[in-house]
Amino acid sequence: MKNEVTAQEIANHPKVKGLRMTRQRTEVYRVLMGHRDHPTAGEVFERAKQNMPSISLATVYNCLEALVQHGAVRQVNFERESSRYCPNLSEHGHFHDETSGKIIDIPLKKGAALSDLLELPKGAQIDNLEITLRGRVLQSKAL
Amino acid sequence: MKNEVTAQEIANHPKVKGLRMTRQRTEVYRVLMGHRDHPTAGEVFERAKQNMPSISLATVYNCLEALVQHGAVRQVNFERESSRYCPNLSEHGHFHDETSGKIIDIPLKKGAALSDLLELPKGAQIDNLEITLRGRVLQSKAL
DNA sequence: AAATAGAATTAGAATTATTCTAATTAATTA
DNA sequence: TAATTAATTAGAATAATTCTAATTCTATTT
Ligand SMILES: [Mn+2]
Ligand SMILES: [Mn+2]
Ligand SMILES: [Zn+2]
Ligand SMILES: [Zn+2]
Repeated sequence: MKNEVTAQEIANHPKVKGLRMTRQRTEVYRVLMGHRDHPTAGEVFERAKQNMPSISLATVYNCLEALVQHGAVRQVNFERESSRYCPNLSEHGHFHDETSGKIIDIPLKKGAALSDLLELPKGAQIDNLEITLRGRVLQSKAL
Repeated sequence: MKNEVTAQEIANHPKVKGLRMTRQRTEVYRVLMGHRDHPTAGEVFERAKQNMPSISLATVYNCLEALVQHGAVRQVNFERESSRYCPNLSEHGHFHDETSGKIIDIPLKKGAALSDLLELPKGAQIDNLEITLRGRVLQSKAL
């Protein structure tokens, strides 16, 4: 047997409870859960086609939107680049490493509050927070 | 005399020192310094045309890019919306108030460090930080 | 199991913010 | 001033995303 997650397992994931999991939505969600590397819609499309050659790009966009609306997936934007998608639902920011090209998750520190860093307006109710960082991870000098 | 900032004053602003300040760049920078409300390129274009009817949208984009590259202006992105431009160079995030539609600057607290909030990767050199918030400022109950 | 109704999928067209191209004009330097 | 380099301009091109309308699927009801 191939060491793969079944469609059933994906479609029954607690995070998609209450969302109608069609074959296409299941496949898109599986792609995202497979590599946690923040793919673009186009990259999700390429990967999904391997398992489901008939899927269309419009459907990938539709599925991603449904998953984001449902709260099962986060949409991540770096400046004006294509949106990327992330299945990590814990509160975190994103670091784009210019050296490797990779985007990595940056967890929020346990117990830290946003108001420790920012002068939030009185009475502000925050519905959405996005923290994005760009830079490079310095090579250590050792071989 | 009209209570207006002159082109000379704008073109000699310390933040644009070293950038060739053409008439168009000066006008674009004046628009941004005029209302600190984070206009889009299209909004900058509309405002600039009042003083300089011959300016083109392509030039507004070019001028904004030159100012951003020079570090005189910040480019601000909310999700996939049009880019907005901000002449406030102090470190700050942005709050989009869904009630008023306005985008307001959120200063970083004096003495607070990013690493208080985030688990930064070892050896990461941060070149750029963007913090964007979306939500609403609750109406106070008093009249 | 058929019939129905509602929702999702699809291919391709449309949209739109932004970038590009190539010609013209302006600014700087010699 | 002449020469050189850079910026501006109108319009075309680009590309991510959304829309449209027809088809197919899914779930529900008979
Ligand atoms: Mn990159
Ligand atoms: Mn708004
Ligand atoms: Zn992530
Ligand atoms: Zn700002």
